[in-house]
Amino acid sequence: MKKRQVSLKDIANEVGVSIATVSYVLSDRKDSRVSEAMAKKIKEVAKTLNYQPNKIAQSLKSGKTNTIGLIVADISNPFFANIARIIEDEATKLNYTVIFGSSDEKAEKSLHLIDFLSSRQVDGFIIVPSEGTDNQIIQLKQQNIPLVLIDRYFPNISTNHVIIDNFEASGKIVNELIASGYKRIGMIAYSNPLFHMRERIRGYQETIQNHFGNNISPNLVEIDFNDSRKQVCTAIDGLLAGENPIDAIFFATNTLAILGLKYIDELSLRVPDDIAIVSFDEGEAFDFYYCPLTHIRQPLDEIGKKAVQVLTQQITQPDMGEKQICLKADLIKGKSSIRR
Amino acid sequence: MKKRQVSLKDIANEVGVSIATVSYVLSDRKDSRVSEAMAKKIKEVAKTLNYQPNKIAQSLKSGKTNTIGLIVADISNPFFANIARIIEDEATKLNYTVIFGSSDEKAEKSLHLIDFLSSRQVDGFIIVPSEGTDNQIIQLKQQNIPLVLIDRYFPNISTNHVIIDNFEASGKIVNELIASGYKRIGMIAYSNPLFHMRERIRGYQETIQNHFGNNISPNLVEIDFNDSRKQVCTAIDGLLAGENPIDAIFFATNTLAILGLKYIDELSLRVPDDIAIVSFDEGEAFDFYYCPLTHIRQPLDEIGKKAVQVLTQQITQPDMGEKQICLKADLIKGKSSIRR
DNA sequence: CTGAAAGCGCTTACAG
DNA sequence: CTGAAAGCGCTTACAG
Repeated sequence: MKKRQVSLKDIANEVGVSIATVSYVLSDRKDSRVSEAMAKKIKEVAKTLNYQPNKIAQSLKSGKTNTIGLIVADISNPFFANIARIIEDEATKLNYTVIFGSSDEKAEKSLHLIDFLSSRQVDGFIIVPSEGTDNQIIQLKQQNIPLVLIDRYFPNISTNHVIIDNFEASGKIVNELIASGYKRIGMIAYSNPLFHMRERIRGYQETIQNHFGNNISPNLVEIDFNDSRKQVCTAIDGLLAGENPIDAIFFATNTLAILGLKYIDELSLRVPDDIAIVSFDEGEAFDFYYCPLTHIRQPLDEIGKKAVQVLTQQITQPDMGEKQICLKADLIKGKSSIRR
Repeated sequence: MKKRQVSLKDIANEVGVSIATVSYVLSDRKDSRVSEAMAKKIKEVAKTLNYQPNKIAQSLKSGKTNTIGLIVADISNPFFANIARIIEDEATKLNYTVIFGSSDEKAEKSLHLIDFLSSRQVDGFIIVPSEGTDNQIIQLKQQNIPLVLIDRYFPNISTNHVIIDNFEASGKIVNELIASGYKRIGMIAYSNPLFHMRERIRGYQETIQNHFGNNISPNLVEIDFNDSRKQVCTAIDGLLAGENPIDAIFFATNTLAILGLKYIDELSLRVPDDIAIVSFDEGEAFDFYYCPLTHIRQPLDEIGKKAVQVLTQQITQPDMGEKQICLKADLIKGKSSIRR
């Protein structure tokens, strides 16, 4: 049977003083005018009894839990796992705990997580919103619960957010392929209406258009997140078929790239000799891939830290205006986009 | 400014009834004998006001938070990340929240996490104990806080634990090498006194001894966790030098294997032609390694689920005896241990 | 069938 | 310099 933790009352009884006095001493308020001698004695007893304040009680009183709710889209994706880690570390530094969950890109799961975390009285949320969660975000805004979106946002809902310029990054990496001499560049993306994905696609399409005008049209295949393993293969087959097979593929995410590269291996195609490959984000899986991948590296560290900073500011100064931060991503050049 | 959440009081005022009555209705106690009509009205109002019970207040009253504290040794290791995910999912199923942290194999950080989680009144702990945390575990036991150790345990402290038979697994994989015809088998492990590591080493040593007696002695190199990148290279150099270089290496963990394989690539050695490789655990990084690795696969799923089940049982039935579960791990045969 | 009251552990404005 | 008292939002044994 669990022993009751020692409380202020226990210390008060031991010292022979009131609970209030103990509280004043241990909460170290400057304006408490408790005598030195008494304070010293109370602190001593607290130490020997190994007193730990009950945060639950403190939270109930103060209405603050110093807890952040984090909802990511897919924790099995190292991109989100890394961001989660960074957010956790930064939050810890600022004396916040993070409770997190993965929505697995499902609106229903997201709603459940928000209710769950709300009932636990988190002070605010950091959310990677998934498709169809617009109204959940609106709801949180209406309740005036501090909130920061990351990775994605809804252009028609004004919120705090920290994102990267996906349009620019996408253009940058397609330009790299073009500069290497590739012309028939295909893109494989998710058929997902979220802003970050649309921006990546738009960056691809406009860059192709700008360079080749009507001579070469973009070659985009959008696939379903829930059936990606199969559809990536079909997509690649499609891009390689016909009289003008593509000579380069741009994968819109690291998960797509991993699936795609496995299939390309199966087809016994060599990168970049048979086909050039570029991708968004990294993955531990690429560590041992024979051909270092040209990819977009998002400033994870900055995204995570800024998100926590913006959120905690909103928590402590609720009347501060909204912060919208858009960062630039880096192009990392590997061998996978070198001209064969 | 954050709006106050609606409370029982708000509903009570709205309906014109006491807080107690509302509480009875909404907590759905069978023994509440509130009239049907009243109950219905209260539930309706609760719904329209979108009432969510304040878990903080409930916890303070009940002394239960339905929260589990999870401390892993190193969250950047996919082995622990995966286990954390499984524990989280299982806990959610059983209506518990998980708050977790990574001790980074440091006793000091572990202590800080335990204090932190204790003050948040977690109902119990699942811990991957790191070196030097013996006394922290003893302390938790003395406070009668429910506790389950995983992956490792202290043989001289009796606790709930869920582990695998590292001695057996280690023997199994060394036997596989021997069966393939390898004789000079080196092992690279951490110089870490924890039981799981000692068992892996003992499994290796005894298996070598059983097969070769005094003809061939074990060739073990222990390296420091905090300087592993460098020391793995030195270790491999050492094993390959001399008149009787080894022809196979057994890495005691996946992190060691990754570091080792990178170095072996740098040396332009081919697996298994130039050297055979076997390892404990997997890693996403191996997905693209040209030679599928022979390795020990631990039953992560079972470890995680059992840990949660044992812990929640201890929480709800504190006078139940200790549970000690030892699982068997599987040998997954790849091409990395095939006779050249 | 319904409500007043105590209490979980803490904080803090107020009184002495 | 110190303490009695109210209150955070909830639950529940007890009284009516």
